[in-house]
Amino acid sequence: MVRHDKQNSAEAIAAALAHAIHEHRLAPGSKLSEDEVGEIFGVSRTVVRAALQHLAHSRLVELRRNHGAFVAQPSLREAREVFEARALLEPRTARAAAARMSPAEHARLERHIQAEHAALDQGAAGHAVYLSGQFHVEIARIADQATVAEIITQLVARSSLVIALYWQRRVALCESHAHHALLRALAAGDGSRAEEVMAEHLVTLVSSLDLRDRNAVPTSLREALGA
Amino acid sequence: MVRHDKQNSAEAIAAALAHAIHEHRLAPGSKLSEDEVGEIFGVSRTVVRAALQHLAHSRLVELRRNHGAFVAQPSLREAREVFEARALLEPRTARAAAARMSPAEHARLERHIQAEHAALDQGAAGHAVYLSGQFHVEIARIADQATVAEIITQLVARSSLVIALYWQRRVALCESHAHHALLRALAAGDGSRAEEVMAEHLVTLVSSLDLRDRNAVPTSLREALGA
DNA sequence: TCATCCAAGATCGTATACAATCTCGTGTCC
DNA sequence: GGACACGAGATTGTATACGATCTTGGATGA
Repeated sequence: MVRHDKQNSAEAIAAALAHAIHEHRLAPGSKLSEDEVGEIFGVSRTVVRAALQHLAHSRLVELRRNHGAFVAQPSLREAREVFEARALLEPRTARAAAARMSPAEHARLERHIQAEHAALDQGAAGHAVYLSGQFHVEIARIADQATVAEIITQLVARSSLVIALYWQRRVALCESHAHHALLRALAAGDGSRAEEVMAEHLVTLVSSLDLRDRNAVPTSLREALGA
Repeated sequence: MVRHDKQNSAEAIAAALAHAIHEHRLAPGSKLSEDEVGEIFGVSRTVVRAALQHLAHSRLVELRRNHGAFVAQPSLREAREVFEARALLEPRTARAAAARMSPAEHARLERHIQAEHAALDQGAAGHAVYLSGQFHVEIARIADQATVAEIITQLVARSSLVIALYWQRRVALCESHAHHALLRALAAGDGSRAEEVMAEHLVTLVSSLDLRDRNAVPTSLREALGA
């Protein structure tokens, strides 16, 4: 974790932590001690606190007063809501993207999909999940809607936590097909089709999660035993 | 500004500042010096910084390195994007709200509209703008979508800044009619109508702003002269 | 007179110190 | 033996101190 820009270190630390969470290297519920994080990055708690507050605002970590920061554990309800919000935003954003996509952007998305495949082949599942999310963010950027793109960025990050918690192992990671279909529709400038494919893709994604109303996943032994 | 809970003071300060911005008591571009704010609220800069960072994350204030915090001044482009994002989210949220609204919530919205009228009659235009925004937030809450409601809360706050910057004085504040129509549709449980009214209402709102591509509103003399 | 440079002041960026709060183990009392 | 209370340790919450960076005003020279 070499990162000694010394410029905007708080932001850099937040980004590094977010990336680790995104790639499932930091599991939901993990404790993020200020001292520990500060030592790792070589800065004082002041900077770490700023980074953690930033992440808390994005709902990637949860701050408990006098208890510290923990990687967030979205509830079932929150999990559903995140995808419902995405279902409101992304299909029509994909439609807008179809009307604007340039050849350069097409190539960029193409490379993105290839990277996803490569990550999967190498067994880097976490990285594949990250890239898969970034694909959605890229589409929002192509739509040239910075504000919506920001919101989607945040929702995608939270989705990554949801996937870490509620993914059903028995369902295969079949997203590459959907992303390919999306790319085709975008390349053809077919906004209606892009909107439709995106909507369907999100439904498929949700249905591959186990969001039934079982008891919540236990945070720790203590919470599991109902303290 | 008496506010000495001493519990979560950073959050309280952020809320107080956000409210002042929302009601147009703090104009876009105003400087928020850490020392000054800290003195007003009786806390150290540490706490003020946390509050300002929170507001920066919500895009209500802009942090310039080594220059301090300023009430944000959304660009024309950002102004348009905020309302485009709202147009994606709010109509379908209103539809969901229509399917769920209880009598108690109906009464609550009714009182809300009355408060808006009262504020306008008393010439408290800032407060009226605030209440008008909260009406939208309430609808998202009724839809029982906490995540979407949060996003809308943020977009509404930013809208308030946009209104402060781009409102055309010559257009009357004719929102009460739209809000009444919305309430009727919601009360009747007519989701389609609620969705339609909300979409139209947002279009009307945008068209009452002056978002033509004139030169950006000057931030300061320096920026106005192209430094 | 004008441009340039430099120093003083102001403001933010970060580190450190201390206070407040919580956790958890230990001891005591019933 | 079990329950309760208390205190040591650990962790976060806040204040303060110092360093870095930017602005501003005046002095200096051509």
